[in-house]
Order: sequence, then C-alpha cells, then structure tokens
Amino acid sequence: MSGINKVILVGHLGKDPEIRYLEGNVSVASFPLATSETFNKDGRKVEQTEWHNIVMWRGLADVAAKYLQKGKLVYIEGKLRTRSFEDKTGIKKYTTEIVAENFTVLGRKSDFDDNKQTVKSEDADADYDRSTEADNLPF
Amino acid sequence: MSGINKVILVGHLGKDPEIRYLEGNVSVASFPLATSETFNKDGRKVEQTEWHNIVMWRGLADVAAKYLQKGKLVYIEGKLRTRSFEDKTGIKKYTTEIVAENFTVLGRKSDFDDNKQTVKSEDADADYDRSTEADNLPF
Amino acid sequence: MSGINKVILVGHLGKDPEIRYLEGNVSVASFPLATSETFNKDGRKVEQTEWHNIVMWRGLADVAAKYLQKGKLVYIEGKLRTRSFEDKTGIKKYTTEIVAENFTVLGRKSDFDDNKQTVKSEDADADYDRSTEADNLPF
Amino acid sequence: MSGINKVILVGHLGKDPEIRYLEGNVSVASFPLATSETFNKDGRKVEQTEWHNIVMWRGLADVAAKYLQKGKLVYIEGKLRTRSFEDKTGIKKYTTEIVAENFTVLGRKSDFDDNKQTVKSEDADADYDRSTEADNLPF
DNA sequence: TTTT
DNA sequence: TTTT
Repeated sequence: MSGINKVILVGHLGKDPEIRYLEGNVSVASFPLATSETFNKDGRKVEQTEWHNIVMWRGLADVAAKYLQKGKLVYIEGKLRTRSFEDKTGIKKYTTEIVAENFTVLGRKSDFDDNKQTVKSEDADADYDRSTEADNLPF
Repeated sequence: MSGINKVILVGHLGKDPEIRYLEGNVSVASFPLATSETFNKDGRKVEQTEWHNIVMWRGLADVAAKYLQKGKLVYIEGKLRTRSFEDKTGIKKYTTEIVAENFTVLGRKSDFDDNKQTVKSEDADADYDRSTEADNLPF
Repeated sequence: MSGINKVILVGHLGKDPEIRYLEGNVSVASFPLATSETFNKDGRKVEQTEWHNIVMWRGLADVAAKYLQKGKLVYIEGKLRTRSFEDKTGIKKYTTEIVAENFTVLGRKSDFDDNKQTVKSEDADADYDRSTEADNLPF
Repeated sequence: MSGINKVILVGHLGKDPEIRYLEGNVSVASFPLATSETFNKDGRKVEQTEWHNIVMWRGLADVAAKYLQKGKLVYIEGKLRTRSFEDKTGIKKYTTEIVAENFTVLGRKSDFDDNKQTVKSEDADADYDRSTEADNLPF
C-alpha cells in the first residue's frame, strides 16, 4: 500500500549548495541544513542543533544553485531516503538524506536579488527540460 | 534561531516494537516502519519501499508497546535525529532516527481492542509520570 | 514574501465526490471529509468530528471521481482558501475550503480495484491535458 | 476512527493579537495571519494573499500576547475548526479558524526582545496553570 | 489587515 | 557547517 513519507524543515544552510552533473546532464545539488531547538535544562537555556543532508534534483537543483547560499533561512519540504555507500576504506555505510520536493526562502526582501522565492520540483523540472531541449537545438 | 524539524509518516510496522528500559526506569520503544511509493517506470508499476527507524520515549513507548504490532498501519509525527555509535568492530557509524512525538493507528475499528487511537507524547508522559510515582509509593 | 499554507488531513469521505464541469471543460470535484478526534471529558470518551470541504481541480478531480467514494479513508494534502459567495437570499457569506494538491487512499489492498493510490495534482493534470488534447483531435 | 487534522502555516500577522478573558480566567488570543503566494499569470507576477483566523488558548494565548506583534513572521501549527455563530442581524454564519497548537517566531535576532521563540500549547499551559495557581494563593 |  |  502507498504510504506517506514527508519531511518539513525550516533552518539555515550550513554551506553553499554543491552542484554536480551526472550523466545526461542531470544536476544534483546538496547542502547541509541546520535546525535548532532551544530548551531549558536545569534552568539554563541549551541549544541543540540537528544537521540534515539536503539533496535536490534536476530543475530544483539549478534553482537552488541560484537562490540558496550559506546562512539563508529556508523552508524545505521533501521525503526521507536512506541509501548505502562504501566509504574510502570499503566499509558499507548508510546515510539518510532529505530529497527536497520544493522550497521557499524565508526572510526579508533585502536578502533577495530577485523575488522568485517558492520553487516546486515539477515547475523547476519543466523549466529544466525546456532549457535542456533549447540547448540541444541544432542551430 | 529556532527552526522546524518535522516528519510525517504513514506506513506499516515491519516488526513488533522492541522495548528497553534505561536507568531510572525510562522506557524506549523502537521499530522499523515502511512507507511505500508506487510509480511508473517504462510503463511498469514499480513499488519502492523506504524503511524508517522509529523511536519512542517514556509514556509514548509504553502506549506503543500496547497498541502497535507488526503490520499495523500508523500515522506518526516526529522529528529527525542523527546520532553516532560504534559498531561491534569499533567503527564509527551514523544512524538517522525519527523520534516520534505522537501517533495515530489507522484502519478499521475492528482492528482495535480498545478505541484509544491517538497518543501524544506529553499526554502519555503525564500518565507515565503518574504511574511511576505510584510505583514508588512506600506502601 | 512567500509563505506556507499547508493542510494535512486523514479522514473519511462523508459523500461520494460531486463532479462539475466549468467552461473549457475544466472539472472540479468536491466532497466533505470527516476527521474525528477522541478525548476524555470527565472520565467519558467523547468523539468530536470536524467536517472539511475538499475541492479538487482538473486531473485530480477526474482521478478522485474514479477512486474516491463515500466512506473511504484518505490522506489529503492541500491548502486553505476562503472565498465569499452570495446565498440564495443575497446575503454575502464566506466558506473555507481545502484545495487538494494530492491524495493517497489508505486502507487495505482489498479495498482497491486497482493499485494506483497516490495522486499528485501535477501528474493528474498532465494526464488530463493529454486526454483533453486527445478529445479535441479532429478525427 | 481517529483522523488527522493538521495545518502548517508560515506568514505575517496582519494585526497585533487581541486577547479576551473568558470565565475561569481562560485567555484566548486571536489574530489574522497572511500567507502569500506568487505565481506567473500571462508572464506577469501576481501575488495572492490568503488570510487565516488564528486562535490560541490559555497559556499559548498569553505567550502570543507577549511575543507576537503585527508584521512578525511566524510558523504556526494547529488544526482546523469550523464553528457557527449569529451575526448582529441574527443570521447564522460559519467561520473556519486555525486553533494553534504551537508556534515559532521566524526572523532575525534583532526582531526579538527575548530569545524564547518556540512555544507549545502544553508547555505554555503548564506555565499558565502554575501562574494561575500562584495568583490564587491566599497570602 | 501582513510581507516582499 | 547555520542561525539567534
């Protein structure tokens, strides 16, 4: 049966997005996102930060490369995906990532060089496909 | 700044919850949850299942032990937490878990031996604290 | 600034979806959805049901017409929209609806005549546009 | 069966919260929240704003009165509730509100007079009950 | 009635 | 490695 696998995060980018290009010119952006929680422990304020590995594909990756930078506050919606990989010594390890489906930059106008602030995976992909097609035109 | 770290899952338990008791009689329940997604690949239906490590603490763990069993369909809300541990060979590894904050059993009325179906972490903990206190009474 | 307007519901349909066709052959489905909450009041279990007006557009409406019926348990994700209208006596009234963006039928496999269970607005619309185009072919 | 009725909003307060006190000294805060969406229509950027009626009860209302003001950007989680009332001419009308369960102020440090930024309904209520008790002490 |  |  179909289920639901949804993640909602609001946090700050720990680094600029890193973009890689796979075969077929598919773009993938990834970056760490910090979500902090403040709570009282024995009458003292303690901050606990959780780091999330965000991954964006195709058109969404391209938009992220343009609009997201280290330090920006962003709302991200996506799904969890755990995958295995071998580290450099050949040991099998697992990593859990959030595959983003859309994001919205939060904050003030002055933070933006442009006012496109909400991006959905499908819309970004539509643009992506169009531009990819354009790039392939034989003239 | 405070952020948001929220996970929403609807899926089936892969196993019965496993309960452990930490010092101070703190209970912790954990179990795998499967969320499946069906999509078309080259005209064929493909099902992809993602497995999540669910963790519940204190009162919520006790309620889970009572109401959740392998195969049950459940809605879970919680937050992501990644922690490191050493495997049996001493290698440092990371695991990402969903620390549940509340859950609701989904399905038919006949699936239940009782109609308590939605449980919040705080309510469960209130019961838990009360019963723990009761257990400690010197008579 | 862009914001977030998101609703997540799991509940049962109170009626079969009602489909209407607007100009340009645009389909709109609407139905009431019940979400129930059980709580204790003075030691007695009380169930409180909230009714939501669900609206689905275009391709999503068509899929709803096919897969959703009265009584079905469904997960719905969408956004809130309040609109005004005049009742039959000319009095201005407001109604708040949930404009669905995707849905997933929950329950047992045996509940389905088909295993397509998760539907996104954009995917459904892609199918919709294609079929609309097909319908308009001059042969 | 129990269901899920969850709303997630990120938007700006249109006004300062308005606080009322019901019998038993129960506090209720309410305010409008705007969530804006920008989309392209015929090549032009169009902004559509949705207004939500937010209601907070008891301890959460008290904290809102202290930390939320017109213009602030806030993340709100809550549930939908539609209730009927009679307007001044005796006509029955319906209104749909979001009963908040917790909120987080988003934005920069300079926006805050204090760094308590995330508030849950139960925690706020615990404080509320305590202070109410304190106020009733006969000395 | 907010914000960008 | 972010932010407040």
